[in-house]
Amino acid sequence: MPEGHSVHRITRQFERNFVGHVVHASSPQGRFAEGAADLDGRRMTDARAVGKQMFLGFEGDRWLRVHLGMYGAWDFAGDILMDATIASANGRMGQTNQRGTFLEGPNPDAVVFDAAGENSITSIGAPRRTRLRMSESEKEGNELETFPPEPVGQVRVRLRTDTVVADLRGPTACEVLDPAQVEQVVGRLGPDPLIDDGPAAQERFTNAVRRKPTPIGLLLMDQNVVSGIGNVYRAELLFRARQNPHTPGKQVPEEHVRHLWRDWAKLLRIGVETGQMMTMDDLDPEAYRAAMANRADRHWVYKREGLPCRVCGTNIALEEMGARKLYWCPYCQA
DNA sequence: TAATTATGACGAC
DNA sequence: TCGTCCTAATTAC
Repeated sequence: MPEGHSVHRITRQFERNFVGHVVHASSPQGRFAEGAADLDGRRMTDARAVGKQMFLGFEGDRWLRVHLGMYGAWDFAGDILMDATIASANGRMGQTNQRGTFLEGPNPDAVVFDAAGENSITSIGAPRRTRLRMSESEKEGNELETFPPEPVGQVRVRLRTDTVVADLRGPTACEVLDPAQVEQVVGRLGPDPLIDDGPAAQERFTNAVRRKPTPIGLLLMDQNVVSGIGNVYRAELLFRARQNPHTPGKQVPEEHVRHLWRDWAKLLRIGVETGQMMTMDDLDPEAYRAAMANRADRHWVYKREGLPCRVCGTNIALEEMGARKLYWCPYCQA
């Protein structure tokens, strides 16, 4: 599934291509016919992400809430503006956000960055007539012959402007909310480092973790504790911290907990900037280049069960935790 | 052609 | 803890 970084990137695509435009909404698959009819013809006014949840705002106090779940995806097609700017994932970097006023936040500060990596968006400037799938990874599809393209497969929602379509498939959540309901959903979520910046958020995370008897490996995946972390980042963050996944939250040294928060903030920013889950950023340049060249070699422990740990050589372990696969090094993370 | 897999989350026991 | 929901790509047979 798209972990937090991809949802922030998708949000950015909507800011770039849809916000400010009148949107035609439909449900080719039919399972969102009512919601689509409600949104149809309204102007999109906002696009935001909190953790793995995305909120698209429309005139008339309508918000489309989307959660991609394990395998949901947005497919963009048409004359797509490939933005190489970061809208700071909703423009709240450097600001402390008070939950409950989520929908009244300040405006984005665009930051320019250089995209890198084979699957990331690198073009700047003129729109490109193409297809772009945005899910846990991003890839450009074959060329577009006609616009709008025929919907393919199970398209729950199609949003279309004069020049761009976005097709949503496989979401675990897709519903129209009013502002109060959006605040309600957001209010239940743990802090997202790209929105809840500053010491208060770190405090909130630290307190939540150090109050609970639950294993830290589960807490990191708990969206009420911290937003946006999924199975890949969980495994990688714990390894980077040399932290045993089974340690109860309340027994994890406070410094480790704070480190986990700062490291998540760092990895998330890198993920949003590059479009990839880069978790080995502290390798030396040569090793880094080698790792990036081979997709299977990108992580410290994720999907490396049975292989020797990159640090100590011990075989990476695989076990079930929270109904998900947990990868870790029993020696480094003892 | 079928089985398997996936970077979630929720509700019923 | 288990079943369920959502879909497509990949792998096995």
